[in-house]
Amino acid sequence: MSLPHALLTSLLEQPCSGMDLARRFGRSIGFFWPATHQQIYKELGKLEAAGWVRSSAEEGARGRKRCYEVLPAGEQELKRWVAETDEPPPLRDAMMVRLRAEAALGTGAGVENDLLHRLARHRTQLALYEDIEQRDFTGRELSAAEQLQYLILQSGLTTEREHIRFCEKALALMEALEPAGV
Amino acid sequence: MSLPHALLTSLLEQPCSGMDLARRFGRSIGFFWPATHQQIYKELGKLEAAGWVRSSAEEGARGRKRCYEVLPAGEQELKRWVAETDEPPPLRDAMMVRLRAEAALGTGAGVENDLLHRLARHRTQLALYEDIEQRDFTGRELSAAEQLQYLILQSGLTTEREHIRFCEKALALMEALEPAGV
DNA sequence: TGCCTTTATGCAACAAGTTGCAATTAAAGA
DNA sequence: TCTTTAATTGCAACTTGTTGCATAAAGGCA
Repeated sequence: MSLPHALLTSLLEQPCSGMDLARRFGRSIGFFWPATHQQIYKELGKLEAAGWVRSSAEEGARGRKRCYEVLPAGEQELKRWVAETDEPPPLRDAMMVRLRAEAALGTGAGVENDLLHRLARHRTQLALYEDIEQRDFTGRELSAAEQLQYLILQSGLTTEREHIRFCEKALALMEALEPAGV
Repeated sequence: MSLPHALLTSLLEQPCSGMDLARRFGRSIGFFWPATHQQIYKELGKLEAAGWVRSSAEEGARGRKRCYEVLPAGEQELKRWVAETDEPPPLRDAMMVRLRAEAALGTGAGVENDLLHRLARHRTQLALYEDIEQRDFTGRELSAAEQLQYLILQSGLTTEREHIRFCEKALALMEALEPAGV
């Protein structure tokens, strides 16, 4: 479970409130560790109880806005955790189950729907990553931290391109197996 | 949630008991939809209650072994589900969080441990997939169903190779950023 | 001032999956 | 025969994450 450490990382980059974190997750760490605001608030409470972050009420803001920042103990904990290892996350992909079900049922069951839908989603996501690449990592010298961040983005780019190629290949195969009109 | 449909698919390929299903999951559908025997038993109960499968006690077997087979209503349900669409499964990868944490902490935090560990795991998994490819899909004509199954396996092969390349690239970058001895 | 909207925080119920352990039955061995 | 072992099924507690809704505080506007 990496949410606490994802939050520590994000707060280390920039102290902010829970709502700000939720928004930033949506366009950076959230690409490979999604989290809703509910999870984030709950976890921030635990981080504060553990003495890894502290929060201070923010004057002149709506609601009960609090700003969180990482304490030295939190940075220590993050360092400790970075040096650990994990098993690779298990895949769980319904589309693969569908393809196998289509094979078991005989063709014509309609897995093309999902293939086309995925294709569109992966193209959208790829375009988003390409925008980020263009905006943040192109045409200048990158610091060490930026080179690492770019590496992570490149993983996303490669993954999306692979998914697109897979969907196209699968659709071509379906076409070949079900000649016109089936 | 695709477990019920993964079970229907597997039982359609070959009726069997819960324990047999759990074993077969470990080397086929389980590659992209893992499930423990607990989940499988619970779900088989629901499938039977829904009238999608039926079970019969198996004589001359240890324990209370039951054999499950798909009913016509179950096959209908599977067909219905195959034609649906899903969102692509969200990524959740602790190693990416570690890389970003390493960037935020400054280098030397030790993400190489996880990179090397992953590299070993992905090489093992790739070797397993290559064995299956060699054994089941090489050197003969493939039926339509087998071509689909091979397509799924190829997705696994590509994914593992991409992960290996990523780990190697990341390790090379870490090396470049932390010259000898750091 | 009083009311509505916006921003921020949070509770509670639910869903899916994991882990550890218990119960049932048959085969194998002393 | 009696005990042990293996195979199979299953319960219960826990963890992680989701969804829908509730609460709190400030700003905008009649």
